[in-house]
Amino acid sequence: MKLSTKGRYGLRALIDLAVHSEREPVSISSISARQNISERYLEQLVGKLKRAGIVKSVRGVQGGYQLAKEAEDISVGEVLRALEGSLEAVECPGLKEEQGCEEADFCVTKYVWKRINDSITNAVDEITLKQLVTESKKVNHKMKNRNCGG
Amino acid sequence: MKLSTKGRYGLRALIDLAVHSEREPVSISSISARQNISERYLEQLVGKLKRAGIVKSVRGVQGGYQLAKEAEDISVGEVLRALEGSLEAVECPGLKEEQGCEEADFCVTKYVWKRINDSITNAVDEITLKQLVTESKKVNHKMKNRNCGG
DNA sequence: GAAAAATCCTAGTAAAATAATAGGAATTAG
DNA sequence: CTAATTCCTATTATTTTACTAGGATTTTTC
Repeated sequence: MKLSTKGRYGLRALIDLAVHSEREPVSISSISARQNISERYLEQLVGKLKRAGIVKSVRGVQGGYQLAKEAEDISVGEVLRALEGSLEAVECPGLKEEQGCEEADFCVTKYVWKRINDSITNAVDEITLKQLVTESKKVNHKMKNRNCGG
Repeated sequence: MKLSTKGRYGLRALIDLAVHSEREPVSISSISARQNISERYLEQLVGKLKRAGIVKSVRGVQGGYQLAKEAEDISVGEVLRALEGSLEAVECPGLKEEQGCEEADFCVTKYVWKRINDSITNAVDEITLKQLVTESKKVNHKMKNRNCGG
């Protein structure tokens, strides 16, 4: 029941990227240096963000990445799902009305799984990248950007 | 970010146990037969519930398990934590006031991790075993106890 | 008191998932 | 042309999960 390094590093990296790419694209190597995450691993994580339409890339010398849309239009949920795949703590076919497992009507635990899943979804979907960037800038008046929890 | 079979099977097993142990203790082998979970694996899961003070055991022939307290006094959170260990999606030292990692004051992602953790905790702690047992009995008027999602 | 039904305890192991590492092709500014 | 960069895919080491297994202990029943 843990968020993997994909989600933890990836969100950190994206905040760093958002903060530093306002004027020009920011490279994997510079995020790697600031955040102390392997370049090669970061490449994969940012690749997922790109495929999800959260960041866009510029290839070649002085290339790098920038947000593909406004930070206020990017939810943390969207980011974590891009990085981790589904955030559902339990994937129970009975939770999806259309199909449903044969036993769904008689399944009691599904109410628990649904509440857990919904609570996670609500929590992450109501935070925007913009909020984190704003918070990050506040904090960076005091110190270079650092993060814990991954 | 998935709940493991420990939590999924274990909660199913505990509901089954609660429903069937009102008069006399219920054995691992009977839960195993009804829920179609390996006896040997169930043994381990129920052992965790016992060590957590959720169920109590009676050894020897005609022995088995019963709830150690009222079903309404057992929260799903307590059960899942006994089975899975901490339910925190991210274990960040910065979230625990006392110690905190050196960088906690400058850590932006911790707000996200805290909200995810709190939302999971709230969701599971407000459901009681009693509610699930009641629901289960309703459903079992129609059919033998069955469960999905694990 | 022997047999059977049960819990209890610990160790081992196969499979899956995670967390990287690695190699190299393609693109583009200077 | 060269260097800096993204892009794509494979491989591998480590960790975690999900069991399986063996056998000791307790207690009822005959």
